Amino acid sequence: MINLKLPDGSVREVEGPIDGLAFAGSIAKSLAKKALAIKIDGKVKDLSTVIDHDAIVEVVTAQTDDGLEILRHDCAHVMAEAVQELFPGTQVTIGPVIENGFYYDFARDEPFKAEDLEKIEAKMREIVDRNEPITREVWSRDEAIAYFKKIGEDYKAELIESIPAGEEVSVYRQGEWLDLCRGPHLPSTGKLGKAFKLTKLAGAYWRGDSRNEMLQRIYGTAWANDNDLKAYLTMVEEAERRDHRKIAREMDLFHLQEEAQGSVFWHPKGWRIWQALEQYVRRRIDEAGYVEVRTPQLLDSKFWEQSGHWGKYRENMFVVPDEVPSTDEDAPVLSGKAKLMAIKPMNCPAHVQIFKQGVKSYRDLPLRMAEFGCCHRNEPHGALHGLMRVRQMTQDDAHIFCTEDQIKGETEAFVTLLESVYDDMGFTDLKVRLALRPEQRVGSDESWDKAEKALEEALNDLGREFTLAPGEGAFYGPKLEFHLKDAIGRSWQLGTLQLDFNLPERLDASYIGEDGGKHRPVMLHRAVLGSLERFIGILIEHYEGKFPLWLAPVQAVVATITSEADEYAEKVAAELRAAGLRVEMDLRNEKINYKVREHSVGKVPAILVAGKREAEENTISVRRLGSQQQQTMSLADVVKSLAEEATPPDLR
RNA sequence: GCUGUUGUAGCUCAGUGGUAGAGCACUCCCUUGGUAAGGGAGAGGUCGUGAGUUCAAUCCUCACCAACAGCACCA
Repeated sequence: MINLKLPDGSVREVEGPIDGLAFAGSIAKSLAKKALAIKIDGKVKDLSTVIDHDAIVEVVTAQTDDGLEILRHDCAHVMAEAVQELFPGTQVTIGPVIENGFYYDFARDEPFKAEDLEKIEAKMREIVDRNEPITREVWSRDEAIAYFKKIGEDYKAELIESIPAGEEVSVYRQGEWLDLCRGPHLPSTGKLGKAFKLTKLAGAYWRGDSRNEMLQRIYGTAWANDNDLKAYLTMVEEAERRDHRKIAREMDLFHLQEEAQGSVFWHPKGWRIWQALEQYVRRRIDEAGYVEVRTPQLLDSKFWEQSGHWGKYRENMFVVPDEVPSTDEDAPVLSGKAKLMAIKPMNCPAHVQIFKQGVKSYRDLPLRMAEFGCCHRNEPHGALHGLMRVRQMTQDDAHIFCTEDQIKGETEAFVTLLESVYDDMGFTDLKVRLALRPEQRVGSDESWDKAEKALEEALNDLGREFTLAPGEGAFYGPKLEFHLKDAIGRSWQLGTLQLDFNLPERLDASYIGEDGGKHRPVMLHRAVLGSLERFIGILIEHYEGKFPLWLAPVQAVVATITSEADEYAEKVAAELRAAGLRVEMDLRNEKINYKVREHSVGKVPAILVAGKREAEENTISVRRLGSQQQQTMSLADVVKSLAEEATPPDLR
């Protein structure tokens, strides 16, 4: 007798060993039909797995996350089979499940074309209709290597070669097709269904290393049923409408152009958002005990050599020779012999220079030095992306010089400040990562131990959830990263806190301690918004351009119905401006329908309509963005309520 | 930087081996209209750049540049 406990807590007795499918059938025939796999003691296994001991058992269907994952994994396999059937000679490599779908990387000399995706999809449907049985086999490692080498699957053979000698590997046979895979898998291709779609085609390096050859990656999405697939595709379409580059054009916020690639031309309306945000952060850090400074753009390259950036990041810096360019038409503009300066890619060495002016005492610590520092980084062309990845960026940067004892307190204060700021923006699904020592780094292992521990402790004390990211720290210290996703699900790092025991040493910063001796301060590099450019990009997508009043570039438009109300509209606008609101007037010779439409499309939060009636009664008709209705209110009330609503969250 | 795709009016996009078209936006005229596009007229393009093939190239070929997607990178 075997006792099997179900997720609902009930226990079923079965007579002897039973496989997953039979077990599902013993509960309900319909369940056997829907069963994709079986979860035994928390581990998902093939449906053919025999259960021979007491266990907690769950039948996995497409309605669960586990089931969807199997479905997507199988979809990748079916796609690989389809590709190899259609394009003989194509090698398979890896095909994992990702959020909402899967991909598979192929090696093939000729590139896949967009039209090929349809052909592959059609072939995939064919394979599903064939309902090929999928069976698991266990091979020895060496047997597997020999087999895949023989059939010309060099990448697969290489993958298996990295498995320790003597181990066994599992191979799944899917009809005629065969792939190395850990599994689990569906019992047959028919179970996959047809709620899948191949979405995009792209290059990807073999084993994620840019020194390796480039493979061709096909992305796809797969769901339990057609409705889910359709819902997902609709969601993606809607998300694309939130793209900050698109909304920025519609709202006239900024533009980018070839002649300054990666650097932003902020238009008046975009700059208003920037200003509202910068001034907000300035108030917040002021309150949190920071001092603001301003440091040079162009610095002698020796600072970057000392800081360690010159060696690792020189190729991403803009370097400028310190010489007078030649005015001789025939001579080269630059001699190539001059001393080099660099446009700063970060503010830290400059801040250390301020710290080093005069003698600092332990009484001066913690010293929180902030700068809305404009930095330039020569980012690779392929990395540039709207506001999210630019070459000229401004960070709400600060360096906290403190003692080791103060690290934890400062970290906690920073995280609290950051969360409060994000909260004011309405961001909720913040992901925190603790990035640990990379291979290439400076500083002793002891100082890294200390630094990593300090950050981890601070997070634990705050009770914050975070994930560890081994190997992803900065070269001078571990860092906390605060990530948010953009409209189409790409994750971006915004805020960060980096612990640094090294730079003060390298740039020789010191303070006099209580004991009268010289000590090294610790530096915390930190930014709440990260780059203002990126943060605004995320804000635009987050709000879909419909900013809360305090951030909206144009807070209200006064639109007239007839020219007889022009004078009154001027008065309304003047009163709103006097109350500190950003107001525009629309006195054009257009119908009110036209004006309402245009300002709605332009995402103006409040349209204030003035006609003859309003002018006579000293009222205004208010139509808020997103509403079909309007409300006539006295001018005084409108001014008061809009001014209140437009107050930044920290001043309320 | 790598792979692929794209590049035609300010924007969104048609189109052709014989020097280009629509809608919106823009300008002017008519219209003063009560909450998501009133009507009419006009102006606007070296078809990304350079070279090649051709009697003739926006279209074909090559190179370059840029944008987009993904990968790699992100102090």
